[in-house]
Amino acid sequence: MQLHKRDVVDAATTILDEYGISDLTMRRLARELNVTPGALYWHFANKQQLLGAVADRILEPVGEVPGGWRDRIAGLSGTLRDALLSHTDGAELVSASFAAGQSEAMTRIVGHLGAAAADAGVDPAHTDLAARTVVYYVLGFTADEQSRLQWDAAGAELPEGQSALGDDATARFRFGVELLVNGIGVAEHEWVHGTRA
Amino acid sequence: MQLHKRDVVDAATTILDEYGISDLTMRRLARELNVTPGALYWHFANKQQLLGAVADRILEPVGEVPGGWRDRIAGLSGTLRDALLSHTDGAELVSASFAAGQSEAMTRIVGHLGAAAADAGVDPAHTDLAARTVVYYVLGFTADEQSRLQWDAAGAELPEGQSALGDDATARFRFGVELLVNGIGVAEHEWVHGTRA
DNA sequence: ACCTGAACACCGTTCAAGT
DNA sequence: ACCTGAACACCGTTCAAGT
Repeated sequence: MQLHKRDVVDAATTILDEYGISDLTMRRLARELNVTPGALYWHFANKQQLLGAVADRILEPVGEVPGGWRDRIAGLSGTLRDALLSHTDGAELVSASFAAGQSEAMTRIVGHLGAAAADAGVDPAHTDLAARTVVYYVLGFTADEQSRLQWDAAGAELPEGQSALGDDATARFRFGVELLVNGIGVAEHEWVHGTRA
Repeated sequence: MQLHKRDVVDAATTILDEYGISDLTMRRLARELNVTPGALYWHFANKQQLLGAVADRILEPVGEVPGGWRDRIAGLSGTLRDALLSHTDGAELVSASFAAGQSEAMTRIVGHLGAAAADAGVDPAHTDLAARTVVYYVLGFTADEQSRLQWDAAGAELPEGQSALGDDATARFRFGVELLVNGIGVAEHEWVHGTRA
């Protein structure tokens, strides 16, 4: 039977979840699909493009959220982190695809964050930068968190009894989001109180 | 004559600057040093560790800066960006080494930023997070900037006359730093004005 | 249109053996 | 102590040729 883009992305996601990004190779993927490596190049121009499609699959559950600009930024950040944590090496893969400009979903998310920044009163020339700053934070924080998480999971299932102390990663994550939201919010305060030089 | 760690890092930095990170392979590096690939493994445990040493070399010029906490964060961010832009794919290489926890220099820089955040009145439990948030931004922004810069340089030396319009990257970079500094500064305001819930 | 076979030009890492 | 030789187990990508 014929190979479709969907099947390829399905199989790629399965390899990612079960074995991680270092095992997600074109040859391994072809083997899993019972085709020759060359077959993949009929459907995708190169590996980067295929990884971009996997990134978009990972980001599918991240949609627009309702509410004021603060809630929208916090909500998007939270669901983005959740989506990344739902797949092995998710943060690393999406980071790479974002940097390579291969994720349409990421472009969409940056757009939503930019709109929220605009509502916050950020100068139109800088809304995209504010949005990307939030994305850099979420990707960086989550990649860190995930690598520690996966290292712990591999090393030992709770070596000593002290693994629940100090690692409320979610609370720490939210603190960082709050910091960013506050920074974005200063633009608003400045218009209201006229503190701008 | 004997091979020393310094020589290896020197040669690696030269390859990086002249051909980019994708040409910085163990085999290529060995060839340039007139040794067998295996020789490198006497001096470095693996490629990640070697790249960490290159990252530390790149970050050598990034030192502590004087002044109040706002100036220290802005100063460190600026000199960090400058250091990354001084080497081909510098941001990408340092990002990877930072994520892999292989750069001592990066740990030092995060320490300085954390100290500045503490001076800003950030809760001691969150100074490291505030510091890392700044680092995520600088690495993300600069990697983006550098990839565009290098793409433009490769494609054509000014295809049309419009290349100086809208790309004052430094001004944009500073805006993002200001956003972060403002977010960190809100902690201070809250103590002063007692706005905290 | 879609895929195979086979090649091209590489990788990182290990390790017995040499000096 | 430091390095070579040689192997192991892979990579991504291309492309004539087949169906």
